[in-house]
Amino acid sequence: MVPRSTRTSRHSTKAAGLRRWSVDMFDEVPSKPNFPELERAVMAFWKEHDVFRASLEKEAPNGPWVFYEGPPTANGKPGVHHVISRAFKDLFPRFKTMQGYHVDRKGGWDTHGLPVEIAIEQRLGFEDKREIEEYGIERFNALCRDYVFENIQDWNAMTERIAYWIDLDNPYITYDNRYIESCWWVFKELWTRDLLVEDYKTTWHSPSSNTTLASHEVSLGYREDVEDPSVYPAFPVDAEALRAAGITTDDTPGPFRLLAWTTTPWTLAANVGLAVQADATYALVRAPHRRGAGEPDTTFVVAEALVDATFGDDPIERVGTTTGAQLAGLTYDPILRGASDPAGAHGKTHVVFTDEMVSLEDGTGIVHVAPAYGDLDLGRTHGLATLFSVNLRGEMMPEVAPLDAPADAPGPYAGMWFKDADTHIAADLLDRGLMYHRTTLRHAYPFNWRDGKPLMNVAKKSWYIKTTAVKDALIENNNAIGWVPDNVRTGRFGKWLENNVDWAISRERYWGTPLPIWESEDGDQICVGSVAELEALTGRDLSDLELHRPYVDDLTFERDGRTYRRVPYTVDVWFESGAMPYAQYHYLGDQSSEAAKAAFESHFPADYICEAIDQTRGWFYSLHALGTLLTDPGDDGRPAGPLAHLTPPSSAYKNVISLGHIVDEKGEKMSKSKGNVVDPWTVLDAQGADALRWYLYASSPPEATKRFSASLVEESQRDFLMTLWNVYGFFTLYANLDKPDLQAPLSFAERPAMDRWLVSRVHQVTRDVTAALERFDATTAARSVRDFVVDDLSNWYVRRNRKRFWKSSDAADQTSAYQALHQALTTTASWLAPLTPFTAEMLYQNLVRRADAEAPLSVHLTAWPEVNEAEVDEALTVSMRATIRLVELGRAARAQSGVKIRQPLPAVLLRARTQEELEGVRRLEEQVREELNVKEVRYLDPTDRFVTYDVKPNLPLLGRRMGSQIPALKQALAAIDGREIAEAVAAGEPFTVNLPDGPVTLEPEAFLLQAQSPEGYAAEESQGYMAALDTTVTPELLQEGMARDLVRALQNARKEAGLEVSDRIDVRWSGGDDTARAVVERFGAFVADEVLAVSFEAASDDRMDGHDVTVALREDGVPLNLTLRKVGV
RNA sequence: GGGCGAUUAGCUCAGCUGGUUAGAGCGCGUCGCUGAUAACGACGAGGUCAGUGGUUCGAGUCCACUAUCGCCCA
Repeated sequence: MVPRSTRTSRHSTKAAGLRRWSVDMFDEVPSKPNFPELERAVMAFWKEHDVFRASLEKEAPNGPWVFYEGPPTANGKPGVHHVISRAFKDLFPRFKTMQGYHVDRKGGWDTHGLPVEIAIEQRLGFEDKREIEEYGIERFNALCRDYVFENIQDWNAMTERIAYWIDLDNPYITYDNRYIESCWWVFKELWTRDLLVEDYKTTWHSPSSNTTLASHEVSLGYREDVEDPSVYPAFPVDAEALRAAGITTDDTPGPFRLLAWTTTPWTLAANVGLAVQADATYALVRAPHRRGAGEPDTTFVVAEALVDATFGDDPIERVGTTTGAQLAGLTYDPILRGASDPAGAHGKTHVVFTDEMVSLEDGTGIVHVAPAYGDLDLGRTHGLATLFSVNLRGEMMPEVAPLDAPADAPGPYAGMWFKDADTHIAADLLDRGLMYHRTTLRHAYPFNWRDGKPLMNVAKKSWYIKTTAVKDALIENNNAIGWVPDNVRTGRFGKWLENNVDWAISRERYWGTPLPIWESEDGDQICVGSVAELEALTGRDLSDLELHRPYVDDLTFERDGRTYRRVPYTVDVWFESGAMPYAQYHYLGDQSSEAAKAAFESHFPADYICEAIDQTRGWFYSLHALGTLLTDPGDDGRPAGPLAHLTPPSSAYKNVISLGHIVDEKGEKMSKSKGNVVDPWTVLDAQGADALRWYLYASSPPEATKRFSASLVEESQRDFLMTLWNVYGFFTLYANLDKPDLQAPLSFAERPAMDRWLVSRVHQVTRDVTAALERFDATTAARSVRDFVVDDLSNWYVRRNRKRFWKSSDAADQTSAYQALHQALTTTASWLAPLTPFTAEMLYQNLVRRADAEAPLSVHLTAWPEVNEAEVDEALTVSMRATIRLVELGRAARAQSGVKIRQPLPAVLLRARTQEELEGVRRLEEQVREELNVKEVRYLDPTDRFVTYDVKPNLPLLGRRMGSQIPALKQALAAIDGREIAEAVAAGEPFTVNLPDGPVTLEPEAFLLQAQSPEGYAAEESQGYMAALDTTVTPELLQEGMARDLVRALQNARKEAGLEVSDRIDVRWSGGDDTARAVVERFGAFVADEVLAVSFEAASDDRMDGHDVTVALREDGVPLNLTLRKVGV
């Protein structure tokens, strides 16, 4: 494994020339490390040797592996939620680099957009975007440009501190001219293929500031419990038409009204259609023409389900029914006159049609449709005309008037604020018998978050990218993406793609990429794809042109006698970031420089990206959509995209991790306003970067919402990093004393089973970690490392093998132990390199580099560990697992018996699940003997007479086969003497059970045997395993137990006396009773050996100066006085 | 209002295609062990696996509905 195995292979011929490790082989490891300080030293080391660059320059036999940085905005201070995405972004490029790939990591910054503008507006005290124009776009944009890097220092510091290796010296910046020019190139490519079009779009428009609000601004301004009108306009419909449609008969009394419902009376003049549900029943109801007006005199059409809700206490009479489908196609009379479409578009007016979106939950089941004000798609789907009633300033248009008003005079509402007009319109319609009822309701409605004025849902001209043209490809390319978590592909992202609508990309803003479309007075449009093109059109040298407003706005040109001016829009920032694969290298298709072309082509598509889940419809989408559009092979009606010749149809990325959000300790979202944002530095300065990274990887799957607190980080640090650190410290402490030969060739097969087990585990974990990281599963990788280090390495291997390190009797055995532990630690360092790069480096520098100056400079320049299958022993793993399980049960049995561990016992009786397991345990029984402190290990044969058995059916095996017979089988088995079955099972023979339905013969595997605790033993059993202790304490064993008490007391005394672990001592004893003397006499040599005493003698009269300790070996005995002294003092 | 996800011990999380007694770590209590120990081991308290209904011999796991929370969209 790296670094071991690569070194042995690399240096095998000059092994003799290797520097012998001597004196202090390793730097001393502090037992109470200050991680932040140690990490800063590692940072300095990396910086000094430019290790990041070296990792990019090292050999990459596997070629490029592509990572895209999703650009953050450096305007605010980075928080913990920025750390998590950067930690995950960093992990996989490091891993792939170690695997021999070249992973360029170009940094990037998002610089444009509304949040930036809003921040500057607030600084300037603006409340309306008109103030920006008065202030001057040039000055305003200059402020924006400075603002976006206001906190760049904090970002860079955080990035470096958490060891996010990314090229920040040469990042892409979205406001850069070259970046913008690449965006223009993309636009031109789309335009040429008719994928960039202008059309109406429903927007939330703020009439008070005459601008469209971005969706998040709209959500900012939602208010609950807003009181609005709730009105029931009654549209007259011709009796003859109803009769012709078979809805009424000659006898049905009129007049007839289609009764609709709305909360926006100001849109009624824009009504062009009424929508009904096709399969719903509609009732014809006689009712007063107006709520409370007396006797029924009008026939209304209303959804049957809503009759009661609609008419309240009014006297009504049902005079017929019909269906939505029958109503469809009827025409009716408008109730107000509206303004026609200035663009001259036309379509159907005042028709009834069916649509799925009609709900029967509220209203009348007949929906008033005004395409200009919110129902654009509906209108388009059904071929309706568009009428208008209010202008963009929120003023009623003069055209709006009663039908009988003169056409050439302004209407009665002209110039009225649209919300004020509501009342007047409703009152007039009520008077004219064109409205059945007016009341109010409370609901949620959006307002301008700055001035509190209501918004209007308005259709506006907007530029679209026709993503719907490649909808199938969007879905298909998504299916090829590796999503973490997997369900996003078909879930959140897949659903989003299935409901794909064209991408509206124009914005009425200032600080952004200008939309490169120039328009003549008569509506001719030209899309410009590069600065060179613009130079050709204008005939000017534009090399110094700043590609922002207002400079590009000032550029006009003449063509065919017409003057072209740029349209006033900027571009959706998601478009810009989605264009980063092209723009980061200033790719311009055929017009690219050779360097740009090469850079782009070797970096598309990305192998890996990572951002938080909220990017699903943001960056994940924009990258995907542009990648799909540009690699689109085209079809009959659509030319191929410019990248189609380079690559098969593809998204811009192959794998993506979509992270959950970080919330505070209470599970609440972190936000500046709540003041619960955790500053990452509080954790970085206390626990350190690795502790934080480790917590983020290991605590929960990446997609989970993570509760965050410093104490959770600290807990995971104690659990894992400190445990690793202790093992590391243990190794260096003793290695510096023993100076083991870590290069000595050992025959694997001849090494102790414990060492073979550990080495085998190292390979297995390498396999697991590699597989996990290759499927982008950081959590499983981290947890595999954690389980290995804490359970296998620390709490089993080191625990069981301590003595081999500090009190060796066999040099070869000790060398093997040191090599095994060294290999485990150095390989752990390799696994950790992508996860916790600092700790990995610390271990590597000390354990590898300290001894081998020819080893690569940094762990991050080493190769990822390879699995040596020859050293994998699955059977040994199984045996050890069973052994550990049995030891655990034995410890529980010990505790239950009340006989302390220091007291040796004669025997433990073991039972495992299978004979193979038991054989495996037999080969490792020394571990059991030592750990449980017993003299003998015995094994239970299934036929042992004094054991009784519970027998249960093996359900996973029998369940499907026997089905409903299972309860009967359970019952039958409970009634049979388990021993009979046990004997059959032991003999490998089938056994026949009698069931009510007849006898059933079952193979041995069909039974699960559980040995009951034998009488007279302290036994624990679980899941087929059992450990039973013979608790007979003979006088001899009692003495031995006392000897161990003595050892323990002396070890304690050594510690208290402040001796080093390697110090030898002299020990004198005095006092004690007969029992004590007998123990000393019999076990003196054993005790002396255990405590590194060179002498252990009765005290002479002249007492030795030293450390005194008194031990009572039995409660009522005379205490033994002991004195110890370091030899040679 | 729609979509997606979550809900298992006081806290943080495991629990594979349904299968035998629902686990781990932290925290708490008791006992034990210890010359790697900011440790470790055993035991205990702590769970109606969010709720209801269904499928099944058998449901934490599958299905339906409900509740609460989060994200996205409206």
